[in-house]
Amino acid sequence: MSTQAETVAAADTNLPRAAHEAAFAGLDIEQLRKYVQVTRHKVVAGQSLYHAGQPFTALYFVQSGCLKTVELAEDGRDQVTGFRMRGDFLGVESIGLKQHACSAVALESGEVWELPYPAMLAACRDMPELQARLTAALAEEIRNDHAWMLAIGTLNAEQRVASFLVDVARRYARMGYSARHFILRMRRTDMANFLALKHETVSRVMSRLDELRLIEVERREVRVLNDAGLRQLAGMRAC
Amino acid sequence: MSTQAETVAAADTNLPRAAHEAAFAGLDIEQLRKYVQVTRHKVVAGQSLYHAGQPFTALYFVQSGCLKTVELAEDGRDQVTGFRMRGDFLGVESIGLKQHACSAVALESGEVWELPYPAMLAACRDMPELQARLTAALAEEIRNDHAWMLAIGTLNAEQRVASFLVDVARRYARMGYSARHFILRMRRTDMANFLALKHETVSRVMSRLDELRLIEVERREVRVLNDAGLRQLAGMRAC
DNA sequence: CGAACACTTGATGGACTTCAACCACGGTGG
DNA sequence: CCACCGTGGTTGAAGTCCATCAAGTGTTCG
Repeated sequence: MSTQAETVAAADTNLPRAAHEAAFAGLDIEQLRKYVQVTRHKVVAGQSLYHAGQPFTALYFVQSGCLKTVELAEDGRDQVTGFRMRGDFLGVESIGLKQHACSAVALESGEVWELPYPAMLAACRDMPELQARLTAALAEEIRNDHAWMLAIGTLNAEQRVASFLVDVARRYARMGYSARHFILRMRRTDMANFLALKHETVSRVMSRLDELRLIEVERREVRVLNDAGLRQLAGMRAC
Repeated sequence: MSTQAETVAAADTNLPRAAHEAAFAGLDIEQLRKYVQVTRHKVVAGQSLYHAGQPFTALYFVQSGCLKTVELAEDGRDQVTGFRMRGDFLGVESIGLKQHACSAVALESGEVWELPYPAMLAACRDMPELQARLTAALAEEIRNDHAWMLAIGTLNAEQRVASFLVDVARRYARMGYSARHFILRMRRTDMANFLALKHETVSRVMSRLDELRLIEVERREVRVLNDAGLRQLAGMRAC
């Protein structure tokens, strides 16, 4: 098995497990179990974890796989608001509501933990770290959204795609996978929707980034050839 | 003095005070004072309440006036992420960080309450409703951001501006002002930046909405002539 | 009163969308 | 086994919406 740092993330390869295996958002999962009935759910590609309008009863914690969250309007317009992977919470945006505000759809098969919300609330009273971790997850989601707004509002198509790829690489690196070589989990259409573009535009831009030798693209497989160049195009200081 | 429902919101007119005056986010302000040293701050137009990078020490609660939150990149790109008015919290997006993630700038003079964060945390332990209210504010901010993403990602310039005006009207109505006649608190540039457009485009669209007799515009003064029409254009079912 | 700022309106160009055709891949079943 | 089809992805040509550049008006404030 290759080293963790160079493992290419894929549903059917050996996964780096590391400290994450037993950890739950940096908290003691055993302690949590005393308060919360944690249910493990398998999800398969295309399946939705919850739909907008369904009763909100639980938060979810992604253990493996990748899901998209989708905001949708009555008239059919829809917007991908984010992609969630291992270590991410799902459903926090519906806290305080009776019903889910958006939908969550699996892009590949994986596993999520269901955390009944009332029990979580009770657990928070006795576990300040849990409360802090949940609040931090909410605040981080807001910061992510604001970063996205900045990108969409100020960057052109090429910069948006570059910036998206840099972000994906960073997230894979955090999970112990390679930041240089990865498989995108979403279709061009989902990327495009998320970036407020059309899938043809994303496709064209990806080809152009390939021509520029910043990356190497083969459908969903991406290899980063010039990390600094990609970051610079993304409008970020090389860091 | 006119009835509350028809009061035009303006800094120098009589304000409807109603239940809001003594209330703090629907909570007992006197109880909060036992835990938290609440400081009242006057802000004047153009002044910034905090800057990105400054130490995060407190949340703020807007008592009067209007502020914009601005996300900014190292290279000078900036994005208005929202407008805050009476009853809104400020600074929640920086929870969990040492430093503020964005800046808050006053668009007109007003008053905000400073709520030292460590004390707020302590107060939350003894006041579950405060905890719930804060978490709800965070979740609501996320839903607002997602709604914005949906708008920016799926609507054209005309629809975005219409949808913005409908939202402004709704917020004024909630505060007890008229939803039919109001004064915008921000410059065209701020609106445009928020809507991911240029100020010339916003200006043109406003004129066009005027031509269509959906609204009547005179610089920052807006009168809604055809509410249903405006909502329909905004891509919402008339509600 | 004049200067700076905010807003409006026009003319032109460009970036992205739209429409369309085509290719690659993966599964299914004859 | 491979023909067949559906889905996802790529690429080209034409069109549109918004940005850009530019000029002019109105308002505010020192």
